Amino acid sequence: MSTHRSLQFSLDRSSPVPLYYQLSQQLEAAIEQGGLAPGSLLGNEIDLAARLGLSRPTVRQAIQSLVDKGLLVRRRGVGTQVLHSQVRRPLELSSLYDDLEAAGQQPATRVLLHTTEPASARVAAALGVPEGAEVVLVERLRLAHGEPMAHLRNHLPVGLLDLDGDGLAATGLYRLIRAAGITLHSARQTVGARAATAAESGLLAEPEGAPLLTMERTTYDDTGRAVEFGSHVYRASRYSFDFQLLVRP
Amino acid sequence: MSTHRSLQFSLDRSSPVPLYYQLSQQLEAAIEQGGLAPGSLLGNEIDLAARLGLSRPTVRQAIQSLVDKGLLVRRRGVGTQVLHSQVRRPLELSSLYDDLEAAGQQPATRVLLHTTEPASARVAAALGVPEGAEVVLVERLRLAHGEPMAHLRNHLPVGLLDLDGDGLAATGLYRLIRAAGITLHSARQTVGARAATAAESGLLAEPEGAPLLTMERTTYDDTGRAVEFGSHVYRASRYSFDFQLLVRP
DNA sequence: GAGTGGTCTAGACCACATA
DNA sequence: ATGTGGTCTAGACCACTCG
Repeated sequence: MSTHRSLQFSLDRSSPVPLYYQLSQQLEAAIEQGGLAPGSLLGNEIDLAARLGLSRPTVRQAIQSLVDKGLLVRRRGVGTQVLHSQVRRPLELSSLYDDLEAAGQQPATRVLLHTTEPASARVAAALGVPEGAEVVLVERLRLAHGEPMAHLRNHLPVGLLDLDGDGLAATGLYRLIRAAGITLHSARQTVGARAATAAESGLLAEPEGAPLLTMERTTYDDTGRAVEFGSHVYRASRYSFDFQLLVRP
Repeated sequence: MSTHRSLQFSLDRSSPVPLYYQLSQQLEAAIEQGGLAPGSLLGNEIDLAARLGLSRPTVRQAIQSLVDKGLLVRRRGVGTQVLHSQVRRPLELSSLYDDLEAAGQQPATRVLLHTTEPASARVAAALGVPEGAEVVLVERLRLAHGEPMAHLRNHLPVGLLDLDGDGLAATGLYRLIRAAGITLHSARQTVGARAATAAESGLLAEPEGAPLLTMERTTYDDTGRAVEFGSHVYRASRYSFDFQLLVRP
């Protein structure tokens, strides 16, 4: 017995958008908007394929992408079930700027420093360049609603992209990197905490010794080349990291 | 022109292990052990399939699983390339206990509290139970090399599993949950920082006001049911979160 | 133009869960 | 016993990259 025979999907075979993607988008929309109730079964793949005039592998590909997103669960012998919804915020490699903007926090950036310097041992190791080689250094203060939120310190290999001060002030670093045609692939992150130094307390308007959240991140492009190494400090009173993660099956 | 014609793979069709999985495991091993050099091309899928006596979809499935793991990159018109390796530590829903054990840190647990109490508004919201309903509360102190590392406070729905004190002292909570036949699916996490309270400073052997890392986590099983809500505090001087994340393509 | 991955088809048989 | 997803095949055509 299958469910949801009544759901309508419209597939456009003349569209350049793949059929499995059209279907997964419409399934996702149906889940988000409640057309497919949490806990309900999706109906078996063979019927669904027949009803849509698609082959089973194509339907499976659509379903699989939603399983990977954590929206559906498949059980052999049982069926495909809509997961009882939780907040869906996958862990993404987003920039603080975009996060703040999406939250309506009116982000702004003050560029404190934009120069080159010889790579320290740690920066050199992260970026995969020789120690002492010239690397770009950018230091920024990130504000939200005019209040300081974080102190951002980034090192980049020289020649990777042309950073201009206006771009840095107007948007996030990741957007500039992507705009330069670089495909980001992965990042290594370390999140910790420590007490604010005197200098940081002045920059971030926190008392000296106040707890700060720290993040170090090395970002790689799809050739495995290190693109950026960041050492960031956030006001713990104003910011926390918030994300969802899925268990690898 | 394809590369790596010489690589040997042995597939066992009589094994219950799927062929695509046998292949992906052997490919991964070849990558890890350097048999497939970073940056090198894998050779096209059709030849590989023919050479192995498999169909192309099966070979694609094997390759895709490694792309999802971040080990390979596919480019249309170019080929499949081994990524220049970085540390491979995907973000997993692992327990602190397992992490410490894997790092050779000799973890230990002191169970401070194991009882039930009425759910506060926040706990009730996280677990999806009515406010004031009885929930299990477990408080533990986690040690490494005999030194306190973290204070762990977990709430669970009653009746979900039978926690016994011995199990809690001997291993991590997640292992007990999985051992009870529960399939973990996802978690929502918030990581922040704050200053140690007087009580925490005593428990964790940190000065009062010292920076602490905090994590709140709600874990869900594969039916979408909340299984556990944790409020944990880590000594920032001793611990940081460390993970890798992949960009969603 | 040649070579690559991306998509799609129409079947088949198997393993597992449930009644 | 039935129904489900899991795996696998042997093709096909298309879109993209690069020389």
